[in-house]
Amino acid sequence: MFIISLSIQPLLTCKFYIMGIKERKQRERERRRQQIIVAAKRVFTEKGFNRATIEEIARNAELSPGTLYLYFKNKEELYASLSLRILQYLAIRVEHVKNEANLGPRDKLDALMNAMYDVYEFDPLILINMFHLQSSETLKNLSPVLLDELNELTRKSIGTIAALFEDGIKKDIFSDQHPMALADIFWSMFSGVVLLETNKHALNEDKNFLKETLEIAFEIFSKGVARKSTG
Amino acid sequence: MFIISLSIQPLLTCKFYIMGIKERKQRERERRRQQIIVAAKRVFTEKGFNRATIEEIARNAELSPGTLYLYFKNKEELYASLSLRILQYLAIRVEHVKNEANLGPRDKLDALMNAMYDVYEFDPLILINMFHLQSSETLKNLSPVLLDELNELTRKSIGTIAALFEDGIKKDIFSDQHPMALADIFWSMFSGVVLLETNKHALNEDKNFLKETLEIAFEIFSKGVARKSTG
Amino acid sequence: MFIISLSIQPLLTCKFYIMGIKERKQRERERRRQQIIVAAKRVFTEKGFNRATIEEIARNAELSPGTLYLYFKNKEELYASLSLRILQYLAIRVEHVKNEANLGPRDKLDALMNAMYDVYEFDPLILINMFHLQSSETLKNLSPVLLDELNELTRKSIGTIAALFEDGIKKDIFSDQHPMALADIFWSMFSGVVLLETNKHALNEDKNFLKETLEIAFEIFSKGVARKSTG
Amino acid sequence: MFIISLSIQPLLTCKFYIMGIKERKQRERERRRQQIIVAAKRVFTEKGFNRATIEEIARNAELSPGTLYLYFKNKEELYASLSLRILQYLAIRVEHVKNEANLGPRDKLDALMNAMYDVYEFDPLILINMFHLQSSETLKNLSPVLLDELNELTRKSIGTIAALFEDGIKKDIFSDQHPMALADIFWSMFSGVVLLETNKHALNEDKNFLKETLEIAFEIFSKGVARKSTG
DNA sequence: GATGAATGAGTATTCATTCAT
DNA sequence: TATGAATGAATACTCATTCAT
Repeated sequence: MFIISLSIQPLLTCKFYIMGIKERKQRERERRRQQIIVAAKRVFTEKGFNRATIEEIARNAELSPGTLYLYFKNKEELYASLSLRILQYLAIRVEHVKNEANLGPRDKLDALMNAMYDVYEFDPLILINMFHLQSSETLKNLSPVLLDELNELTRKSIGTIAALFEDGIKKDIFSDQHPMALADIFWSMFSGVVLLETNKHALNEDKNFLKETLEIAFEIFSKGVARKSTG
Repeated sequence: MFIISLSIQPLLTCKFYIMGIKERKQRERERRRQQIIVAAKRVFTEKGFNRATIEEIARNAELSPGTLYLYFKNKEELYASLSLRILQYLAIRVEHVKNEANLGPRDKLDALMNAMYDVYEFDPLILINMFHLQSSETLKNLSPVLLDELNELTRKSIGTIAALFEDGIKKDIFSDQHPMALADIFWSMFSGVVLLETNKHALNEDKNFLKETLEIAFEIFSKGVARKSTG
Repeated sequence: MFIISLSIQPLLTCKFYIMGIKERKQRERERRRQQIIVAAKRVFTEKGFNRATIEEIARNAELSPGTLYLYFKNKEELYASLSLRILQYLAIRVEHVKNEANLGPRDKLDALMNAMYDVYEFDPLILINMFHLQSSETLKNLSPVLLDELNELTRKSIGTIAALFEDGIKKDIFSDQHPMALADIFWSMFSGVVLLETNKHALNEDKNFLKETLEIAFEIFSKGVARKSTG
Repeated sequence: MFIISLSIQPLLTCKFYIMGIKERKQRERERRRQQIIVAAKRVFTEKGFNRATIEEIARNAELSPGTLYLYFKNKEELYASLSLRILQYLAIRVEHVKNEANLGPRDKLDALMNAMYDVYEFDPLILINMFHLQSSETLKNLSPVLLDELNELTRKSIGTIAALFEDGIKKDIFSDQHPMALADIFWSMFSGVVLLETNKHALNEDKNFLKETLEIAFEIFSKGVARKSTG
């Protein structure tokens, strides 16, 4: 038994040791990715896509330009990966709202609004980047894989929102419209207001009225989709 | 008579001739501008801002690259001038709606929706271009003069819309919100839906549901801003 | 008649004027091409294909890098165009030999040898470049058009040589072998010797024995293809 | 005895053991080198020198890029070492022909031709690589040591061939030319034909006529160097 | 005004090579 | 020895813009 344990232990140790190395490398790799993403965010946000250079991003990440290409296929994918990240966060938040068992459709709509605003506050610049990306020529140059991922996530979020509306319609709380259209409109209104207000803010250096405007927008939407009889 | 005409005519002719030349030159100049704008629209729409080249636009306009610079300061201003044009048209249409004396606020809101959809149909590509521009890094590189013009026109249109809401609120037809916020939201919803649906269409090659979605969006908005008691 | 001449002259003048401009531009363009080719030859010869940079070639040609791309599609085509030039010259010389009516096949073979050596002396570096190119990976990256031109010219020259052998075989002066094979061998021997001797010269800084070696080679070939009975 | 063996054996064992290790390591090392060379051949042949990457060669050899640098100083030396190998084989074959005591000069010339064609068949790709290398800019970047080795081997082979001719000339079988020149020409013809035919084959996807052409070439050469009286 | 040839600054990307582990 | 992540120098090519004609 002792001998057996002797002969087995090394293997186990070895196994765990190797796993430990792999894990550590994995974590190291993820850390680098984040390093790059953080730097990319800074530079893309400040300069925009065209005027941001890989070299500057690399300098910001305290890495060499070549290293960036070990983690991202090219400049465009690096740009898009920023969106991917916020989109994932958004999808999770939206999913959470959907799963809140003890909330009715209307409360869920409120929660959804809050969730989306949270996402904005969590990382406003990236969210705006994402909306830019969604309506951009860059989109055409992305690798199909990444493009699919972006589409998938967007569709998933909007789909979840649509499910929420569907539930509300069934329960006679929301007016009888195509749920997918409602979700699209909800999403559009959010992105439209975010872009317009951010833009106004950038140009006029006014106080940013985004929060207030969003609240009114959501209120209007909320009233607008409510069954009249319920109003 | 022949001789007289010979002696008088030249003077007259000369005067008119010169005026004619100026006018003709003016008209010629305007014709050239349009030629360029039409070509630019084609190329920018097909290739996007970055991948469109001045040379290709020039070739499309059957002019030389150098000539374009006699009419537009640079590539960015050429791009922006497309937006300027549609924005002017939009401002006019919005103004018209406002001036329809025999329409009440709610009917005016309907007319406004139709007007905006008209603008979309009049030149969808440019309208989309314009929304892209509004949320883009290109904006930062425009000459202050052009930027001012763009802002002025946008503000004017949104301002007119706000006036329309203000009137409705005074008459207790619309709920009591800040008119400017309502106008922003109305505008945002329109642009948001246009961008999202166009984008979906471009990526999925689906049927374009823009019209249907816009109609639902406007309906929701319309209900949403209506005074409850009236609902 | 006077009036007619009045109405025609301007057209003619105009026509000639335009042709003059066109011609001048054409000549100007050709001059630039030569400027670039001369510079390219210098730099490619000194540094080899990889280590030669477009910038250095441009500097040598006293032009800007961008200008080179108005005349040549890319670095590789510029490189290949050097070969094209010498190949054209070679084709002409070979053709001349073939057309010498008052020379018999054996004299023509002698004349051919002299012609090929002339071509070598006319521009040894480029001829060597050409042989390098013929056996190189660069070849795979050329545009089909240029590649075709190169092949066409090579084939043409070797074909003319083959015709010469065919004539000699018919007249029972050369031994009965496939003329195309003879032409290939003649060509191969020439290029093989040129490359080997140049290479030896480059590495050992010996005296260049190319001329002597080529003479012996041609003599051997000459004997080798002669009908035995004649020998 | 047991004890003695215990006390002695370890020393012996140790000695032999160490030698065994050294040998094993030596053999292991050689195995690795071959692994790399085989992979390099594959990749260089498929992609050419420039487009082949160290990483791909390493992947092919199932080693890491860094490891390659433990066996070869750099990419160029790795490339050249392929030539070295075939050149060594060629030198051996040529030497064998020379040492065939019971063959006359003419038969040796035949045997030489066969030997060289054997070498081609043994590894056509590498032989072609070698001829490319011989006439290339890469040559200039090799370490003096390797360059010397390449030159030495080439010189040795050509020298042996020259000796063969010298013998034939002495015996009045070959015409009285400088033996070294004859050897150069023999070598050049071989390489010239191999390159031309391979190239034609690569470009036109014709049947490869190399063997037939080489036979004719050797026949011509054979006749060409024979004493006339003998012819 | 119109031309279009020339400019040359600007940059993403590659890949041989190194070196800490 | 072997690894392979990181490096960073090096460069072909583009294209908005200018200006002599």
